[in-house]
Amino acid sequence: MANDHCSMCMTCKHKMCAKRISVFSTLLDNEIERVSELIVHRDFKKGEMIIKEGEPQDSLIILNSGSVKIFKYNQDGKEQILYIFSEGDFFGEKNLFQNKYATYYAQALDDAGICMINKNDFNDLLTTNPKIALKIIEELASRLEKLENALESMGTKSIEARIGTALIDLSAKYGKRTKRGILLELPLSREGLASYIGVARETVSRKLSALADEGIIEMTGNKKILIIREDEIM
Amino acid sequence: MANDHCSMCMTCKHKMCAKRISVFSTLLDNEIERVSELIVHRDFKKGEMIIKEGEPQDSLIILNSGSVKIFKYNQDGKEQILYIFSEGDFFGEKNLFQNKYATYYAQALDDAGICMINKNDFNDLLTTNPKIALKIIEELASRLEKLENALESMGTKSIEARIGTALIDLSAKYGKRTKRGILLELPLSREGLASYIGVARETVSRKLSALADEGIIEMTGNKKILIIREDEIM
DNA sequence: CGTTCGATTGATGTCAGTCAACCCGAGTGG
DNA sequence: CCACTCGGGTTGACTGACATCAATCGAACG
Repeated sequence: MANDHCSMCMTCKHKMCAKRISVFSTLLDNEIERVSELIVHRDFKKGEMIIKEGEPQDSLIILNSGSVKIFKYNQDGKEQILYIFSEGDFFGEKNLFQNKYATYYAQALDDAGICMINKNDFNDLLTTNPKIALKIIEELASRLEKLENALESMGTKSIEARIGTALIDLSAKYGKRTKRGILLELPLSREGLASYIGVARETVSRKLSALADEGIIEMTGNKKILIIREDEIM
Repeated sequence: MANDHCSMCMTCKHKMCAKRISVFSTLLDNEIERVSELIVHRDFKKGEMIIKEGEPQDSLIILNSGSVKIFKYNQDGKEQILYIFSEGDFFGEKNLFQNKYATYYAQALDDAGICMINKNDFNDLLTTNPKIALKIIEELASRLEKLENALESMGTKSIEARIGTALIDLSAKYGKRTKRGILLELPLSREGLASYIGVARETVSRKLSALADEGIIEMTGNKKILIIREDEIM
């Protein structure tokens, strides 16, 4: 019975993983169970690379715990962060259809647990459960909209506004509402923030200080920012 | 019989529209016909707005002929172009699922014919034809990849490189391969190019002149650019 | 031939990047 | 317990690139 117990554990761990992600939220319990059997679980330590640009990749990856940054390097070796993902987010969906190779790097920002589901298995799932496809389209569309907004910021907004937008953005996942404003626990260093926004790290320092001087934010410790006046930040 | 003839024409016009777009490419002829019946056709003159940010919008729009620019305004009234679409492209897909209002402007760059398909009709179509969903996911994923690359450029690449990337990008749709290189017929003015790339229009002029001096491109008339050495442009 | 609109060119100002110094807290080791 | 180091963060001075403003050009069109 030891074996049974063990497999139960495994299954339960996986089931949680599948239930957590909104893509599967329309499925019935027995369907979730079927999905769970297709899932492989892996753990990564803080700083470990989950995928590397150019490496073969043919699984959808669902983030079960922890945070992950998705980024690319440019010619000069400078990095540009595209997304910060946390619990319940998925990535690698491009590789399910077209690319055989990863188009970016994914690195664990802290200890992270992921669930992987194989390309073919997932495609089967899609054709038998059209609702999953709808969910994915929805998620992709919302990511597109986010990127569109980011692009608009990049092209036309001032650096100050871009930093503000980034802070608000991160608040959605890493912020807690308090009486005095949103308390944001940054998952990134200044360096990281800089390459998320696409500026030099010194500039981030300067602008954050400026925002603090104006009383719009308050910095308590390097990675904690209290956003006092949300509306004035963007 | 005059009526019959007329409706035949209409149907045939619509069918072309549906056949043209890759999203429907997996459908059988009789299915295409069903789709055709759901489609409404409209024509726009050069410069006309097809959709405006903030206005209610609940149709998928397929571009049948002509070119369309998708853009947003920022606070200062500067515009940022997000996409240049041409024959066979579709847009407005976000509104089929979540937003009830358009998140950007769409303007005809020249006389354009579009096909519209209603939200509910389209959703029905999706659930009965899961393959369409797959096609859409594919298309959205590739748009995401494009935007990701654009964002990377914006954040880290030099202006010169970004102009180069934009030219190559536009070449895919508006360029013709010749013996001497790619002949690109720009659908945009300098102003337009500038807001596509996210710089001042004078800067575009200067950089293009510089590229011409180096012999990398050749300008013949304001809207014709011959890209001689593709590899050196980015 | 004049008008108009887009494109180019030139002069100037500004802002973010770069380089460098310095600060500060956390380890580390004597 | 203190000195030292190390990494991340901040601050200042300088530079260079792009935006801005302004003048000019030039092609299209009446």
